[in-house]
Amino acid sequence: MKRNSRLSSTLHILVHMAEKPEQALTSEQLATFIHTNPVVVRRTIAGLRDAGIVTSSRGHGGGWLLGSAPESISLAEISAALGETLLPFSTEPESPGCLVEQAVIAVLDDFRVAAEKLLAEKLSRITLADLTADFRRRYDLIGVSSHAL
Amino acid sequence: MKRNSRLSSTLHILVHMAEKPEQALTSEQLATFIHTNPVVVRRTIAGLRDAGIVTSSRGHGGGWLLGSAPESISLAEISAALGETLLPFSTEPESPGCLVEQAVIAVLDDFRVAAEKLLAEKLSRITLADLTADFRRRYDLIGVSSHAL
DNA sequence: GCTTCATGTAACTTAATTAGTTACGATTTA
DNA sequence: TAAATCGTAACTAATTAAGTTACATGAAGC
Repeated sequence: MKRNSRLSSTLHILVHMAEKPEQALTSEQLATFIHTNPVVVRRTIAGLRDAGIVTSSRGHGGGWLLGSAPESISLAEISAALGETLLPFSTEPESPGCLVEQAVIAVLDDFRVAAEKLLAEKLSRITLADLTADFRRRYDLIGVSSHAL
Repeated sequence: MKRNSRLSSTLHILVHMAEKPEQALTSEQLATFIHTNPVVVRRTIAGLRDAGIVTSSRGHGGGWLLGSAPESISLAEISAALGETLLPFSTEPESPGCLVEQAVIAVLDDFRVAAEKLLAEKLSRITLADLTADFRRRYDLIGVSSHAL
């Protein structure tokens, strides 16, 4: 798992889970999908559990399951549960009292708030189900082309 | 200069430059504004020079000047010249051949492209002149309130 | 010309962040 | 009770970005 790929790695995991809705997948299994190790998986998706997006169970036969239907899980929720910042730049004051900085931060903050709202709206319109549908489309295409060969 | 504050630090510098349009400011002076050192300033705004947003001159009386009027310099250009990514997440494949990953990346990439376009449009509508105007508003307010005391 | 002031830039050091790893306790099932 | 699994703390390693030092280059003033 590379840096800055938490969102895509997590989506990768979640689509796999959506494809096996009845089967609890272990951290170990999920880890192999994204080429990392089980502890990193648990740590990464701990926030999703807190948000109810997934559930986990311990012991024999335990593992991870989606907490609700893929249609009802949006990328906005997932991103928020991961604690990802949508915009990467900071607007923390570093020179308290400097009016120039205050002006810069005010303008930048307005932009940031508006942009985050916009992005969250866009992300809320994409669900896990959209991703699984896209996956199946690709899967079927491969099937067809293999058949055609 | 903190991490992830390159955009706000650079804007801070540029507003100071816009307030002294006739006077070349040295890296040393600019560095004090954002509490860092001259080399970091040069490195940070080197991209702005390449983009024509600022000019630099060496030797006695040298330093940095805006390359054009504050009204014609947008935050979109500045951000681009800094090489800042507007969206922080990666969509690089890590499991070539995995259809699930391909689906995730395709959807995420569509989102990223659309979002970057949107953000760039919003940023292109904010100019350095807007920032200096905001600064002057704050400055005048302080003046008035000091006077009133 | 020589000195001074400034940028340009390479090379190195330091600090911060995040992924990866190890270890072990807690919980569940068989 | 044994095996499987998550939860989590603590540590290590890798990566990135800022900070620093050093020096070459170029411009201005004397």
